[in-house]
Amino acid sequence: MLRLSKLTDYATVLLAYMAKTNSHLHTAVELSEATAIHLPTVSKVMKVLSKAGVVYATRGSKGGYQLAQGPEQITVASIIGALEGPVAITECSSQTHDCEQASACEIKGNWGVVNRAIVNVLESITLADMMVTQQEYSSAEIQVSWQGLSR
Amino acid sequence: MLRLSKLTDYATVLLAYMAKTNSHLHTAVELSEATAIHLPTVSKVMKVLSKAGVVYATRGSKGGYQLAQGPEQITVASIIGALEGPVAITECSSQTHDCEQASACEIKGNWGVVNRAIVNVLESITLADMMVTQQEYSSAEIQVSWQGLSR
DNA sequence: TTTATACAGTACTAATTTAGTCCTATATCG
DNA sequence: CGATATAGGACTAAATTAGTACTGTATAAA
Repeated sequence: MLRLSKLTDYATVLLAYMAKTNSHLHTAVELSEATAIHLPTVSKVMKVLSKAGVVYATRGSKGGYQLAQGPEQITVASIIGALEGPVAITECSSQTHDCEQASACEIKGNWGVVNRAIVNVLESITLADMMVTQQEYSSAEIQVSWQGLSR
Repeated sequence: MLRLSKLTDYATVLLAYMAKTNSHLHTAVELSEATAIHLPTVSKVMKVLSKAGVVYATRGSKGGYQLAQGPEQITVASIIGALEGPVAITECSSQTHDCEQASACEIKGNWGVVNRAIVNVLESITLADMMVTQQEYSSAEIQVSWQGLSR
């Protein structure tokens, strides 16, 4: 679990296709046909990506979508952020509200550290990284270190 | 989003309480009273943690739960794994099934890199780390680096 | 200026997932 | 044997997500 929504997954597929064929504007119909994602869903996803500024939209005849930045500049964090809002693995990690558990919940806020670590990872991986084929991945490396407390 | 279930959150609260008072076996009733989490819910969570081997359970009179390892050995990944199964941010990241998107989905498997990076983070943070109070956190540091491809 | 094209916004329904509760079974101590 | 405590499973209700549809707005070309 710790799962992303399907819409976020669709978004990466759509954006990856756009990145590969960057020469022209892509209509929702074209994207739907190219990715086999139903048109209403493509439309829903692209609207959200457009609102978030991940893609530019042009209306009217000859209109369509294009990437707002190069694939190297579009981070996984920004894609997730567009579709699902800020990453917050627990209610505590995001909200300013008072926890009902009150005094009993001494973990309060400590998920924040985990959350921040995950956000760091998501901000360091780009659409370009995700487009690399699986074989090439065998040589990819990720290093994560949690330094603990400097006490 | 990218949210954990409430049960996972409860689990950390319960485990943190157990870690602080490690001298004796904790019954579900005691844990419920100490954490203000309803007894049926405590019971549900502890059963799962026990099955996963995060805690030991002793039945019968004088029975109860105790941590299976020290707080420094219990990783956030193992807690999440117990309650929610293996971390898999998308269906593709875990399943062996064939994707319906088939050829169109060239992103297939590439979430795996993101997934692995997140698992690394979760395995590097322990229950002990999470128990530190918030103030002390200001001095905590996490470093994450994504090295990209070595081509 | 009208028509066709294409995105924008919003609302609604169905499906899925999660949370919470309860009941019965099994193990252990005294 | 009886009291205590966990194990396992089933069930209901709530919340979230997915998918669809409808109406509005902008643009280009005839």
